[in-house]
Amino acid sequence: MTAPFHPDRLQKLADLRELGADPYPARSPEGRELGADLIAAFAQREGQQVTICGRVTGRRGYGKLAFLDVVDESGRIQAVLQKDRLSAEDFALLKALNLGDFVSVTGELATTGKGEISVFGDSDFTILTKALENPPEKWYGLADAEQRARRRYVDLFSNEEVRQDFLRRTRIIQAMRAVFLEHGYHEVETPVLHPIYGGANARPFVTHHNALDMQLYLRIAPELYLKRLLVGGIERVFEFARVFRNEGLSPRHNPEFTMVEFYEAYTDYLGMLELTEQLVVAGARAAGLEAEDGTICAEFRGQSYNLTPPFQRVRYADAFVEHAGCDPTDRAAVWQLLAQTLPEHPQRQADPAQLGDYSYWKTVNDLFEEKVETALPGPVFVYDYPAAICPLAKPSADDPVWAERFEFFLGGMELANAFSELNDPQLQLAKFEEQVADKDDPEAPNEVDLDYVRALAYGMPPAGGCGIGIDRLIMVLLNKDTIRDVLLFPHMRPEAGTEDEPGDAE
RNA sequence: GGGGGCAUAACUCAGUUGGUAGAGUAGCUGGCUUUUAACCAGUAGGUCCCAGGUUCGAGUCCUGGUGCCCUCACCA
Repeated sequence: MTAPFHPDRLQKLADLRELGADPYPARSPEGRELGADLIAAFAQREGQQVTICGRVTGRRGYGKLAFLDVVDESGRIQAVLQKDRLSAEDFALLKALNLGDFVSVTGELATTGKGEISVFGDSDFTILTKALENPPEKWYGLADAEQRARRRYVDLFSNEEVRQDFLRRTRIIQAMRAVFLEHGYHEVETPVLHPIYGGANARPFVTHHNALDMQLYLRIAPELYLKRLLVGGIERVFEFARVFRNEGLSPRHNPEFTMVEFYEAYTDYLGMLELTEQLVVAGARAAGLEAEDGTICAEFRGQSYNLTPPFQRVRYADAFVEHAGCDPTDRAAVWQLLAQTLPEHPQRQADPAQLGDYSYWKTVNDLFEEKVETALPGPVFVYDYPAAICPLAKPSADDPVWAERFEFFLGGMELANAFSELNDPQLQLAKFEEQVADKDDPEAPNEVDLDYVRALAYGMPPAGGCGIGIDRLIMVLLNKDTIRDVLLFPHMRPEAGTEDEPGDAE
């Protein structure tokens, strides 16, 4: 990568210093206001002295007059600099100004001959930061998807819509946080470095602590720590947790992503279902998806999704019967379906009557994902999952084949997963041991988290818990086809020509 | 990891059958006191992703590599 200092701009930088101006002053003028606020309040503010600060993104110059487009976080406002209104020193700075520089302008708020609200600089014009790299093309901006992600800072300042979408993301998360706080939840932080990984099925990133000489894993889920807090008597907890899964990348997968997990004592999965619905609706409202008549609608990948509550609810077994065409407990019928639907499935040749519960129901779930999930555009809550594939969920008291668990589907993606949390320490231990013994599953936990079992042995109150995939939810709410467009800095391989130091053995 | 596509100036993009590397914007110089992608004149700017090969000659054809995109697999 060549040095990103444009020679012409280095000259302008020297010119600025020649004029006695600091190209990187520490302080900006006081009393700075946002352009959008000034435009909104123009009727009351016309003729007043105001100060704006921002990046110069456009310039139309006339020798003794210049129009500047000044962009701040609120948007664009025009500054007008005229030779006969400014001091000679300030006007001379225009010669050293380039697009991309930050400036402040103090002067009269008024309209131009064409009627545009502008700040007519008179008492001050200052270059606040000299840019040494050219901004992108003014009309098309930065268009290359790779460069937009690698240089998000450029993408953000050169494309108003991109910046607005990322600000919407933070508003969505704030709205969800507000829902938790209204319900008496406490926001907590739990470890990212885990000696034993668990709480989900996924391959972890492995790291190493030098001083302790121990292997650690980046968390794949915060679940087991959050539930320890229920044992400790913190009855409502949530964490917006960055988690890490060592798997492939795709338009829906980034190695690190954000989920919110939340746990509440003295409720169950149906309580979590109600809260999840509220959270999704609050996020959708924050994204501006609510119409005047109160209906909420998201457009995603060319499809329209009605997010006006209540969302559809359907039992797992009922959905299976409806979309797969057979009773999921009918092993012979399920295997017939397997032969038709997934002939390459590894359990295809097994005798279903002899199969253990876990292997059988995992196969049922493979069919569910193939036949049922694809038929559920959502928003929909699917509830009462097979207990055998739910190691952390409480089995139903009525029929232990099923567990008190739901998943939430929207836009063809699984966005949330919730249970009545399993708090029987003996049953939990047995399920953990069964998982660890399953050497065929590369994503099974490496060892039993005995400390978690011990925590349960002290007693965890009955509780509901849920995890929501924040990035995917935001994809739907902001109509972004790829997860990269909702992550400020999605994972990228090293840029060509910037990596491999000599001596790196392969 | 498999299959397909793309890579040319700071940015957006052209580049004919294999025959001297192009435009617009941004930049630089000059002009211009009401513009909205301002305008006019002039000017500079390139490891055509990287490494090989074919050829008198490669941005163009071939092989390998790298990055990105799409897709499949795994997963949320």
